[in-house]
Amino acid sequence: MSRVTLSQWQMLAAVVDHGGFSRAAEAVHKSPSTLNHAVHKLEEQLGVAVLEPVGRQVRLTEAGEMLLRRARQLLDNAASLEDVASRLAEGLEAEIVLAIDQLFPADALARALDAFSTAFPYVRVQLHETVLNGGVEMLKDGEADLLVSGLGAHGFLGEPLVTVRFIAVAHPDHELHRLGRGLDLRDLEQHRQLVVRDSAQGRSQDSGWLKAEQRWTVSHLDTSIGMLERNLGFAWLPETRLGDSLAAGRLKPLPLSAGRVREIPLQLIHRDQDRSGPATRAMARQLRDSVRRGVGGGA
Amino acid sequence: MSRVTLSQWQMLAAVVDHGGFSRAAEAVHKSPSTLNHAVHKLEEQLGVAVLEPVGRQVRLTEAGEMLLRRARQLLDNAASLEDVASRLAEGLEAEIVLAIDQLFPADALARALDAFSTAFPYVRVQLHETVLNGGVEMLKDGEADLLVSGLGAHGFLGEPLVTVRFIAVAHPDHELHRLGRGLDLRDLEQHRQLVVRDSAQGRSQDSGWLKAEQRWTVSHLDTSIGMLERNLGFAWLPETRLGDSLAAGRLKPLPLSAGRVREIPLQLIHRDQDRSGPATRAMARQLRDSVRRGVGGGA
DNA sequence: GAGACATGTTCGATTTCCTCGAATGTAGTG
DNA sequence: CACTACATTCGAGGAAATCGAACATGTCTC
Repeated sequence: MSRVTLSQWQMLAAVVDHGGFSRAAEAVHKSPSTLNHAVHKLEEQLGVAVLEPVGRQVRLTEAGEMLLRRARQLLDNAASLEDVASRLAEGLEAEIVLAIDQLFPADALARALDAFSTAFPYVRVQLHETVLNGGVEMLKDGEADLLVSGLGAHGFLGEPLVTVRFIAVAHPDHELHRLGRGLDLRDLEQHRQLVVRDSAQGRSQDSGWLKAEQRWTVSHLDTSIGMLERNLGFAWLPETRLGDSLAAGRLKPLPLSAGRVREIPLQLIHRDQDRSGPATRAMARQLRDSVRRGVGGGA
Repeated sequence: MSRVTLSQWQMLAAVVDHGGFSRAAEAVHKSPSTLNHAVHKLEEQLGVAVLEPVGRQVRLTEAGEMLLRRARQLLDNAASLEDVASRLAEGLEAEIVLAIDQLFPADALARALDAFSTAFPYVRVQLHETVLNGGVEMLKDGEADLLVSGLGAHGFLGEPLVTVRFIAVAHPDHELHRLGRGLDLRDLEQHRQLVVRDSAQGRSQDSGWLKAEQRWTVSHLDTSIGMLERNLGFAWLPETRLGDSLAAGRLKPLPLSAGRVREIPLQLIHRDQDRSGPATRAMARQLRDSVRRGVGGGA
């Protein structure tokens, strides 16, 4: 099993690129005989002639041309690999873990992840879509590097990120709409409310601020929307998640006479602001930017 | 500029795969200290720890996991590269040059090329769509490895490949159709015939067997069809190229009272049957197979 | 066409660095 | 507390890369 060295391919490439052994030798800071030796050994190992003499020069053979083309890719990959390693050496994380509350606008999250992945293509992202204490728990247990949540975490410093506006919605045919009048909180208590389950393992706390008599609890906000569109109740939901459903008339805001909109400020919290690596910082920046752009352009 | 060797990555992979230095050492037929040295040098060169001690074993660090994943791809690519070289060493051509007469059914050619490219993904194909002596000329000048042509080449041995059936066609509104009767050759002579130009550089010879008074010569058969569909003349064309046009009614066979169909046997000719490499032979086989399948399935 | 030049090639000496076995250290195990 | 199994360190040996010098071969110039 003969093994050709990367530097052998490299030297072959140098000879071809610089047009000859002597010129290449200068460029690579080696002696011409070294290059000659390396290339000939390569040819011997492969059993294929890659260079052929033409006059007092050498040229690639047909086979050599083909092999070198692929070898260059190999060299690029190797260089890229070491480049990744060097960034890792500078403290770049191999993986970052995000705990993002489901309240956070999905399109802003998508934009942030997209921008991040182009800037840091080799950093894996673990995204946890959390609810309430679920995210806080992950942060406190050291399982998440970055948290976006509506709840503050004691002992952690957060910065305000974006404020999510909540509205109460239901299917257009829902009984609350059929009343045909302004509603107050007591009206809502009479009907089934859909709330999202706290994703924390330990002590958990319910989403939704109203003590509805009937209450269904689901794990994901999208599930909740799906059930609303099937007219299975009403719910308080972030405006940003309702764009399509409202526009298409599948859902309709409830006509509350007061307190129609509730606002929850989301915070961006680092596990350890000072010790966080460049990828975590970049992701935090992307999250900030994406909500800013989202406010400026979309809403 | 530190350069990590392929074998260093290889040794790291071995250590990880076999779960430890000593086990890996046996598998790779090296001493444990060799592996240790190689891995530690790698870590030093990259400035990143890839293995971490856990108990009396070692495990990949997060960074190591990420780097090794990419390194494995690199190793695969390197192995693949040498594999290609070994086939080249066995006589596999880096490139084959085909001279295929335009009469050859396009779908059969496409099938053959497709099958060939999966079997020999690294062999480049140069396809020349020739006419009459053009292909023969390429063969005799040593520019083509394989020829498919209706003309024989003196001094070369050919094998019958497929017989192409020619019919005379014109636009449905063409004057020849308006006559509303069986036609003989003298009728055809009165109208403009489209012929395809011989692609030979040297002595060339016209396609089309009739001495029409008016004659337009084009370079490609498809051009001819396009002009026919614009009712610019009539032409003798291979049946297989007319499928769509006839079915859609854009062209219509001329009602010749005799000699309605002309048949031209195409031959498959090697430049040098004995010295041809495996790729050329395989391509020849694919061409044979594809016309056989074409007859069985299509027509 | 003869010399000068530039280039690839071969050869032997030198040095680098890869490889190995023995010794050492350390964490689990009875 | 010995014992095992493993990683690790060290120094010696050797294989292989590197180099400079001599050689061969082709082009260019006069």
